[in-house]
Amino acid sequence: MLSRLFSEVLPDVQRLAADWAEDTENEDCKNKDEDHDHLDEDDLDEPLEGSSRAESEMACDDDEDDEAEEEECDENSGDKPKKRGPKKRKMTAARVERSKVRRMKANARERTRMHDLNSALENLRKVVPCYSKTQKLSKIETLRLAKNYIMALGEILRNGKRPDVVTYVQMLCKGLSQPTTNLVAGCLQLNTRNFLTEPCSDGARFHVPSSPFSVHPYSYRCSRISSPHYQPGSGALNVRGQSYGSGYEAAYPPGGTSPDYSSPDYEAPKSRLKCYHRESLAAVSDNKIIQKNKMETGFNVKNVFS
DNA sequence: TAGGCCATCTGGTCCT
DNA sequence: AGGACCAGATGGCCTA
Repeated sequence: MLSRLFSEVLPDVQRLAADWAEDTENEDCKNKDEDHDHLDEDDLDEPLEGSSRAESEMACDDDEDDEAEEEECDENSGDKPKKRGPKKRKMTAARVERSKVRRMKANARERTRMHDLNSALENLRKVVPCYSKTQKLSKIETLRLAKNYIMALGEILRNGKRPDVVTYVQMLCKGLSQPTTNLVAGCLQLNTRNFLTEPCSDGARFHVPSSPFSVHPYSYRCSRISSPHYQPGSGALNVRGQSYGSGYEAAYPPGGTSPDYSSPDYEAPKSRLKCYHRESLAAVSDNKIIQKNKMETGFNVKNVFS
């Protein structure tokens, strides 16, 4: 199973990771080049005058009924040089009205497009670590975290073993803002004890999901979720010093079956940090443990939990 | 109050 | 011609 998965998935992930690493390395250079190219294109393609296609569209549609009124807007400019490009027409009331309708339709389409984009982004939020309905990652942070997450998964597949939590957190948080770093690190640090000590129920040292996106690699099954000591209200604070809202999913849902995070229909449960031992939760409020975590992880735990 | 994030509008460009 | 995509501008909301 493991070897089959590796043989099937590893090449793709490796290629993806390599591409991303390359992109990351060259990001600045590329951006500069693109900007430069864009400027060059603009310089080359820029019409002599600002008669764009949109303007010409605006000016030249609805031929039939306005044919009689057609005349050049600037033909009598006298000593001024003649402008190139399509000749403008007078904006009659009908034309203005049609233009407004067209603009409204374009606005509606643009709204729909952005809603679709946001919907896709929301689906992406659900498959990266630390999904929360109540405190959403920003768009840019979601994209960054998703990229890091894929890179981390690729790294795990490449090495064939589970890295330590510090490395994992560092991989995930690379390039993220401080608040998001706190959030992610906080989520994952809470799971440190499970991570370090509790193997998967099947005995494997490192549980490989059937799909790279079907489970977070550090979200292990937890048999103690049903413990009477489990207190969902206690524990983690977010970066704003508030208790984590319901829905943070840094942990693997109990029950043995993993949710299909990749499904757009998947809706993360609202329970918070389900998979933590009571001791783990209590440890969060224990300054000594926090200091220990700080030493272990290298993260500023004060920032993480305050 | 400044800064971050977001939704929306808008005009430009490209594609079918 | 019309739609998709993009980026800039703008204003609202929220938080530190």
